[in-house]
Amino acid sequence: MAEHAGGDTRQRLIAAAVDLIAATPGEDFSLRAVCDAVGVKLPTLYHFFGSKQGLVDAVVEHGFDLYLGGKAATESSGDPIQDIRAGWDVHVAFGLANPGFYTLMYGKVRPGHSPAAQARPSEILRALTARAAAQHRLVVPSEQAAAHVLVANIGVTLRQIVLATPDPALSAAVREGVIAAITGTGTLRDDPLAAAMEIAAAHPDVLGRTQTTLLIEWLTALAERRSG
Amino acid sequence: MAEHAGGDTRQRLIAAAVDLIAATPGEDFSLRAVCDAVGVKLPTLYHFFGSKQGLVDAVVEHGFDLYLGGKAATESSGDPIQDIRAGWDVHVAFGLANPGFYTLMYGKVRPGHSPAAQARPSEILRALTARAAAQHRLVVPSEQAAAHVLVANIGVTLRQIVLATPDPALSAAVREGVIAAITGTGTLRDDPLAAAMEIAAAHPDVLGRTQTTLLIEWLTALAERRSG
DNA sequence: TAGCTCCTGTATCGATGATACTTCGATGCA
DNA sequence: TGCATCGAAGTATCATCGATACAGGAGCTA
Repeated sequence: MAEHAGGDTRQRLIAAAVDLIAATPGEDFSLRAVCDAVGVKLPTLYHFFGSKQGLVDAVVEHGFDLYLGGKAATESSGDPIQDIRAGWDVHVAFGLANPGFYTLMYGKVRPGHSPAAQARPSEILRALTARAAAQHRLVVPSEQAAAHVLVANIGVTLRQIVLATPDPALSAAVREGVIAAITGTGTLRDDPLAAAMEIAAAHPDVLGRTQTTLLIEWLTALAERRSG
Repeated sequence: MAEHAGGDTRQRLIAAAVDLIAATPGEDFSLRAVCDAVGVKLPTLYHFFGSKQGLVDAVVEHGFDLYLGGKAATESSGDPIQDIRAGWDVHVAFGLANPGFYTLMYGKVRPGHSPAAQARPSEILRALTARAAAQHRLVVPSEQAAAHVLVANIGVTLRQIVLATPDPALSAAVREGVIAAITGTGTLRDDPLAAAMEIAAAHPDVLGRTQTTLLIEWLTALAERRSG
């Protein structure tokens, strides 16, 4: 006995917690199970982490290291918008590959509290939108663009975890939708009928609800006749 | 004593749980606290609900009743896209007003399991996208459009709850971005320079990374000279 | 060697979700 | 009317969990 390996015990506790969390993603884990895995008793764990939340924080920190350590997450293509695309995909891939970490990082919904470590990727994203704004490529404030990207990215990732169904097409669709929204560009459908329908539908007060509905019916009929 | 009011106790247990959950949104609640609030012992609760999850399920069901019961959630404007807009706003407003319910309904991220009651609003949304598709107003499959709207709507709501910061502008921006993405319409920025930049940036392999970067720099300079 | 600090173990607390067993009243049926 | 059945509720108890008070020992320093 008496290894007295210094900081080793602490690292082994984190590693054991990581394993348990990865084994049952989203579920709660027992401190005693962590201790048993390391061969140590509860007070030792409390000596290092003070509380369960302390251990969780350490695990989350480790998770973000893992996330941002994946070289793809930090290297830049030189173009901020392309970097946002790449960052989006890395984000989703990390969440699907590490649902245990991800739910700890972004899945614990409790009003007013978010892990401090979240600030790191958030900061990277803000830097990207700031660069894009400096190139006059955004149609919304840089901060709002960053928030827009983040909420959609987290939303699509959490949803895929909950449904246990990776959906690359959906992720890509949402990603491009977001980028189109913040850059004001995108691939519009070249269809005057469709465009007219949405303009009319978005302003039902101009013609009144009844006439607007009728207008859309007529436009639909036109579209069907043409394509049918 | 001996009220023996039949199903009354069950309802009072649900009501007490609802109060406790609303009092500490996102936090866990104690079955004993629920029982104390009603003046009943644990086995009685277990008689009605079988387990804690049983009670939670009943509460979630009640939450969805409340959500869909809000008249605004079900009445139709006659236009499916407008209904999606309205449904989005009702969704966000409900989440912010009832973070306790909302975190139970959509905030419990655990791979592979989502409350059955979630199917109800999901079904409504699918019906709307199906109607929009029937009017040839979608550029993506109806199912994907529904999923797109849902993940973004949940994402923006959860994020606002976590940050404890309502952000109507962000919600509206994401909402319109989603609608533009699924309908293929939207308000493009009338700026050829910006459009050219995004086209170039999205295809860095055509010119190569170096030349693409340079091109964007030049376009940026042009944009600045013009607007400055 | 005395003393100090850092780890670690023993034992225990209070709270929690869950259950076995019993009690009591209402109801249905002969 | 008398009896059996069933639903509703209480008593008592478990196992587990997060957390803590306290003691002991290893190692270093003076």
